[in-house]
Amino acid sequence: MHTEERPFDVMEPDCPSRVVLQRIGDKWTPLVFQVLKDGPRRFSAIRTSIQGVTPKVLTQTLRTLERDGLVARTVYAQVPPRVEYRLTPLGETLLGPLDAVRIWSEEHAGKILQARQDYDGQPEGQVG
Amino acid sequence: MHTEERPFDVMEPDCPSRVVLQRIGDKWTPLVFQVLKDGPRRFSAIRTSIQGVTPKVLTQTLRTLERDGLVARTVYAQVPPRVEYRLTPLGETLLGPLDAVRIWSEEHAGKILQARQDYDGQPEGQVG
DNA sequence: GCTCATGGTATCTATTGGAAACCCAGTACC
DNA sequence: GGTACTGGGTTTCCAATAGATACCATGAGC
Repeated sequence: MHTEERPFDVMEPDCPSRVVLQRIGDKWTPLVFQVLKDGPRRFSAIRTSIQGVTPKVLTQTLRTLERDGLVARTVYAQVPPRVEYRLTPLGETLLGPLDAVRIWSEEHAGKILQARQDYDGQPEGQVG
Repeated sequence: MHTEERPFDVMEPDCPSRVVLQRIGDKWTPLVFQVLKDGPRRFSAIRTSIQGVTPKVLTQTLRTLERDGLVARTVYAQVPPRVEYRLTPLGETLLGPLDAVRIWSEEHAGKILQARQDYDGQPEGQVG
């Protein structure tokens, strides 16, 4: 992709890109992407992989991602029901950026935990 | 940095890296980083740059970033008060990943808006 | 006609986010 | 010497969101 025109700017409060940024930066989205990265998964499989997410919230997350064209939902008419979720081509383009943030988190979690411990009882930086 | 051992895994529900991931993926953090990227800024300057954030929430966001060692807060003892926020070295290492997500948002906001419009009245993908 | 599995909803409560008003210290002005 | 202004917040109150828990519909198999 050559240098594309980007008319959107997250610093503009009414810019749609800000809405998009806050949506993809929500609590469960990066984890859903992490699960779907390796191929289609069923609802219960996603739920099991991401421990701690309740079905209500997972449904909400997946519905939003579907509406935004990042995830596709396929219902197979069989019993018991079978519903598969997979990344769309658009969703796959988001894997790189989300992975960068995930890897950063895993690499620096230790330093942040350390900073939190150091923070207690620390005097404020004061100058002047 | 060579290939460092990464003992943290965001898919583990109790792993600190998940907490970190969800913290840096919160609503205002990427925008704060975007403002501080170019150097130290005062509270009111940050608030003006990021339109739409209330002082209470901006304070909460900055305090958390400070506690996590990503942002440094300096109080100058003068009147009217003067408080500067700047990225720490650790915070600067997060600029790259956050920029990747921001740029993705700005590049693909149009496609997501389109998907939202197409979503209305769309029949479900159903296979049998 | 009881049970199981799947993919969810419904209901209620706890936590978080946001809007609006207020506060404090010192300094400049009148 | 009273008043207003300034910066960096805090307080209070209310709305929106997240989470826990229970429940539901369908049809197959027993």
